[in-house]
Amino acid sequence: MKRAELGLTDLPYREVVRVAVDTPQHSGLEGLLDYASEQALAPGSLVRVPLGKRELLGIVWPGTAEPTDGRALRSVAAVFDTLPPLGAHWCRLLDFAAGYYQRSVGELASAVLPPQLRELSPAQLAAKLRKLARKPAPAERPVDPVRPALAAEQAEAVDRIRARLGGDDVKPLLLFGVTGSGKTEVYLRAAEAALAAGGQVLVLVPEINLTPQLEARFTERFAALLPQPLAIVSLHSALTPAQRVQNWLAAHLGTARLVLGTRLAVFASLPELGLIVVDEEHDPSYKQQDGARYSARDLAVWRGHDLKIPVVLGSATPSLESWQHAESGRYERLTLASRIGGGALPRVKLFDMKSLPSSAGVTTALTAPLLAALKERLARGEQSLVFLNRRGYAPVLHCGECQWKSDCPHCSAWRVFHKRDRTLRCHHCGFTERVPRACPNCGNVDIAPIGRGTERLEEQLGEALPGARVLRIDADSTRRKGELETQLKAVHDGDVDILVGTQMITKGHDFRRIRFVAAVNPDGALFSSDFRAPERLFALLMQAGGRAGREASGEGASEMWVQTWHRDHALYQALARHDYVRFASDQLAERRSASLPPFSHLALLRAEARTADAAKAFLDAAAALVRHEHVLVYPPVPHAVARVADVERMQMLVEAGQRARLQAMLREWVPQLIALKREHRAIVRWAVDVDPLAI
DNA sequence: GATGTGAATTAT
DNA sequence: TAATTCACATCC
Repeated sequence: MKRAELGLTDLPYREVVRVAVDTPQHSGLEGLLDYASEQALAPGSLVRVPLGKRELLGIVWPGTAEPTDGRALRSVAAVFDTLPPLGAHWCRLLDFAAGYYQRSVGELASAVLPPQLRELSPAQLAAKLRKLARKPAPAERPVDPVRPALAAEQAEAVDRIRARLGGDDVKPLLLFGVTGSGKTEVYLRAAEAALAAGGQVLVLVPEINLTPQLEARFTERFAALLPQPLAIVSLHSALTPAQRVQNWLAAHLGTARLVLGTRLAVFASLPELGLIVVDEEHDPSYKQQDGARYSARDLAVWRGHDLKIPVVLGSATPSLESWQHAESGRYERLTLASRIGGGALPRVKLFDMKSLPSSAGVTTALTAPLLAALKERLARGEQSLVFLNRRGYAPVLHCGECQWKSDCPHCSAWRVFHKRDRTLRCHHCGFTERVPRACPNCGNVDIAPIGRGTERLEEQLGEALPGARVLRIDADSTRRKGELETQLKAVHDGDVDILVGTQMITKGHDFRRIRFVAAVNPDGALFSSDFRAPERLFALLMQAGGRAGREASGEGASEMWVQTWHRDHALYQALARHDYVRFASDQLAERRSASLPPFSHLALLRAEARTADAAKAFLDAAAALVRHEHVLVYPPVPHAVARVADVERMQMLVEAGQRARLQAMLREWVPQLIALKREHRAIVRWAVDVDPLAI
């Protein structure tokens, strides 16, 4: 093939540029490739470059190109010269995140830029930019909103955040406020101050479901202050590709002053960023669980530090990492201890399952006293919420004759019985079959569901309380677009008496009419092998409880009912007193003595293969490479669900006392692992998870 | 990961 | 003899 066809140039080119392109980790390329260019290109410029037979989006990267060792360079194919280059801060963010989470810059960049941007030609992008500039302003000027008066604690918090704007003091702020204490109003006032100072504001939320209501709140408040089109935009993966590019561009160009989004929004290009808010900072959703496994909360803190701008982390139940930082003085703590309007937190009733008569035999989730409590609320016309973190009708079917259970042929897990559509469904690989009429093993017709999920709870509630209007909200009931909104509206309108649901309903939604919340079977997480399980359970129950009685009116206190076999457990005792501080200090003491995070730093090497032996052999070989004295490598263990879709999963934990030591080790290790995989003929897929959440 | 190469294996 | 599979090398 001729050199010209390959894109090789015989012309004397003036410049050599270093370009970040999406080269997968396992390719062995480092993601920064050198290209010839006729003109000098500013770092951060978007370009299209040839790679093999393909042409990819690339970003001109800061730093100098390597000597070419006599090889001819291919030329940059096109330059997006109508787009301002990505800023130095954004490039630093990507450099840091790529290094910290052990991915190439190019791979990370292509994962966090709007997907459609990768497909566009410079001419198409230029057209989009022209369209953006022509967006008409709204016809009438919105009225100035009424701002509620601040409680003393809120005012104090706002003052402290405001004092940081434009300052050099880069301490992150931990806004520790019980549900209903008015954290959102603090965000709004802090945003107002940052906007007035000419900064852009980034607000992160854990879930896509929560963006519409928060966006509505911010739009209502700032529509008058920011009447320009696209001054307030959201950024999350449920947007259409075109919306996502448009909103991303608006942020990048500085048109958008307020950007609201999920974890991927932490990578938004915001040239005038002045404030970051991370709402519900403890939420596990901030950790990306595949590809580049970044923590959006931690990267938000990094951005704040790099730019010397305030970062506000808000939560009623902060992550123990953040809480420890507040204790040690690395973060400044702002406390909102009381609910606005003086509403009381729900009274917590720990119902002892051991107090039930044992003659009943099979235990039921709907105990008689719980039903009585629900009836009482029903009679008073109050709404109740029953929380069970397990969807489906029953987690497993069982044959009493031959002991057959509805296991998944492809996974080491049970298939869940879904009664509505008469199926057995594996929640791990999706394998679905019609539920058999008789035991597939011995033909016995007497096969029975064991345990219960939300679907069964919904059914039993309907039977036990015939007059009650029961609604279930979980991932199954909201599969179709718009269904969640419809169902939430029914709850808000008072068309529902009893709401049944998974953790989906515990997050954020402001159910003003609910006065009674019951957690039917939360014990499972108490004795989990995952050291973070208690932290998650506590946050979940506090959040569920927070759904009750946000409106402080009328007689009869709101109540949270927790059914447990371990009512003396410290977690429940702290929950009963709404005592997060006590819970956190207990947990931190345990973590310290076991040298677990935040008192140590972890990474997880995950390996997947057709056989467990192959995965284990890879991990053993990987462990043998480690020479670092200050890094502890644990033996490989199977994943909690060892086999999914006929793939065996093993993992190996790596621990170090200091972050820097772990990072130094990973920097050497990961390139060795790439080489190791080439030696290993067996098909092993692997990934490093830095700061893993679930182990 | 995407793409291309050559050789080995299988189908017709 | 064509078609398909697969091991493996390269990508700036």
